[in-house]
Amino acid sequence: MGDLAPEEICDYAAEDADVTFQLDHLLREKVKEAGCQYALEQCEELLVPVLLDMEHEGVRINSGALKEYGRELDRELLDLEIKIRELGGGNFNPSSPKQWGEVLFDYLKLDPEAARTTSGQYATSEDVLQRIQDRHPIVPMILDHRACSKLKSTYVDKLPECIDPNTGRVHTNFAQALTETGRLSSSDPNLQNVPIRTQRGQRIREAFVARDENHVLLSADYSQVELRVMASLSKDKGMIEAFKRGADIHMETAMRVYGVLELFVTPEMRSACKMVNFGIIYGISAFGLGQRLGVPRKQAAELIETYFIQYPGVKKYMDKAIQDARDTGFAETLLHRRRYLRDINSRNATSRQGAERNAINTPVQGTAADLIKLAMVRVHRELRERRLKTKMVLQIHDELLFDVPREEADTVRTLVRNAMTTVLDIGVPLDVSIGVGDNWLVAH
DNA sequence: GAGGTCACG
DNA sequence: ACGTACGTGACCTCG
Repeated sequence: MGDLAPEEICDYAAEDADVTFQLDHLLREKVKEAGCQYALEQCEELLVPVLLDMEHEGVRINSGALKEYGRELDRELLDLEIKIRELGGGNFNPSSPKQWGEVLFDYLKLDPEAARTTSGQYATSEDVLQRIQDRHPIVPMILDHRACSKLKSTYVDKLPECIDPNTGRVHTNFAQALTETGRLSSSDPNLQNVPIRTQRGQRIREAFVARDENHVLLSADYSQVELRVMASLSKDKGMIEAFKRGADIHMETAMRVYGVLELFVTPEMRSACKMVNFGIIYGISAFGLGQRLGVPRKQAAELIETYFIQYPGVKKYMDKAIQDARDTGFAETLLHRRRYLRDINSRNATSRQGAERNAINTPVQGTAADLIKLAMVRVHRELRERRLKTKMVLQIHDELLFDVPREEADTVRTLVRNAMTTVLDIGVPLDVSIGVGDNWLVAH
């Protein structure tokens, strides 16, 4: 097409000689047959210009603060390397899991039954090391070193390099049609995995700032959106009622599962039930839950059994999700977005069970993605209609981040909350928590 | 380029 | 008896 003038390209397309043009027609028919027309036309196609604007807008980071933090991390890393060398004796690369495995399990013999990865190396991942961290002072130092070097190489050193010299801002790429469930993904750089969980990580969040002193960042995130979607899909009476009441769902679950009043729910009980709730969304297995709770598989199985007695609708949903996928060969979301599951009837138990978890999880994760995508389209349109200067800059699965003129903050807070909570009625109230501040850490 | 690890929701 | 919680992206080592 390179040698054609614009009018000729149109002629070419009009004659249906253009392959892209023909494909558009053909694929739209297929989309229609699959019942995905609404998802395509009312969600994805409307989202394209929204994402384009967000990528174009970018987000400001305080590179000076990051560079200073980089020097602090360097000092921490150097200290750790000196201490590690004193304790370990040898000269090895602290970034090499292979060498660490040999030091910990061949040389120091910290675990005679050390697990190995599929390739035969010793496993040295965080959960493995945490189990043995009391056996030698070098183990917590490895974990510390790993944490520091991860943050430094992936974020602290890298983000300042990503500042576009033309705009002075960081521009991510959103992939709209990449994930299996309908979520977005973000890359080059990925701004959907900016640290927050640890104190060190929070220093990095703090470096994401509003465009200037006249602006603030506003973060709006759906609270427990996937559990609400599970309540909706399963129509479980108790779970829906708990959300309607505005209950703390993990606390509520603990009260039910352990059969006690709120006063008698310990932090451990609530935390265990929080893990069960997550597990439910993922397509729970007694083994997986037991591993994460650090309890025997049997005890985990009993916990799950009690859970299903308390939330029978959830159990029914899970069985039906699997059966539907077996019958149709796919799982679907509220907007009928499909994920084909080729292994759902496999004779290989491992891959079949994997597909069964996908059959349970995909409608949940995917419907949550549908909701926020529709909300993005609506918020973008309303900001434009009301001539507001606020810019949507990031989407992080259940959170939207905006760069807001200070004087618009109150208006936008209301607009965004309203759009996000009322975008679709799923029979379960949606709740959005909103924060405002000079940086992302404070706003979130 | 694969494998291991780990950052996020 | 299987091997095991869902979805991503990026960095590092090593052959």
